[in-house]
Amino acid sequence: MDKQLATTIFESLASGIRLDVFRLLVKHAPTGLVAGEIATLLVLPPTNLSFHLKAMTHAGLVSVTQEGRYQRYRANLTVMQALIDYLTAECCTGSPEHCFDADKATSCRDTN
Amino acid sequence: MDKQLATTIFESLASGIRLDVFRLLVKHAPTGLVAGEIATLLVLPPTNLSFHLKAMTHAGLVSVTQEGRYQRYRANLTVMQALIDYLTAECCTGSPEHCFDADKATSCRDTN
DNA sequence: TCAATAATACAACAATTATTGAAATATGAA
DNA sequence: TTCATATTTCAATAATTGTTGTATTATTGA
Repeated sequence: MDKQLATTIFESLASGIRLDVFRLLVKHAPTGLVAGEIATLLVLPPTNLSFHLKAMTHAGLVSVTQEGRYQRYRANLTVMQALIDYLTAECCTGSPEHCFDADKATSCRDTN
Repeated sequence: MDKQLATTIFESLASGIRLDVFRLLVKHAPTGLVAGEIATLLVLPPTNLSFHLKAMTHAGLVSVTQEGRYQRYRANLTVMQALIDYLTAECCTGSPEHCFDADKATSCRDTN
């Protein structure tokens, strides 16, 4: 995970709509949802949802597969895990003791 | 950590400059740096840095204390940890097995 | 007190991102 | 083939965010 990718993912999460979409997809993992279902559940105009899904797909936060005329979106949980690892590494650098308690410090060291 | 706060923090991290500032402050934890040092190290006009520091302070990602005519900024590591916990919870919901390997799954369950 | 320094606030402008409706593309069903 | 449905693309516009120079506030040291 480099800085450029991290920034792109943070941009993806820095919108209430996109955060809602992601959480919805996590809730429906690993099945995912097709675009229309997301639009209905979140009460969004299809064009607007499409705009946000495109950004999230570009960031790698979600992946999409075609099912006939539907597009099924899934949360990309490994990317989220990589982001958490990146943040953990950022957070640990210099002063792990200020960020983690004892039992968590082990996994913290693992990421560096 | 509610959605609103998470979004605000993600906004804070969704800029190369602000991410640089945060990483720099983590590197200099727990001492922190005064604004002028940050501006010099990152080669930024003071007004621009001030703009970004204000956003980060508002998000709670950094804290600031006055030292005479200097303003010392420090990374707020507990907020970063809370963000990591939030993401972990988001990521785990519904399908921890797709996100974590066995030994990490323990701390995953802890956050729910 | 006065001059110099540190930092922020303000204002103007540039650049980016978000939203919406209409049109286009593509698939499935009649 | 023709119609209806699902989704995206495009274009116009709205809204937000970022950058810069100047002015202001506050503090230190002479």
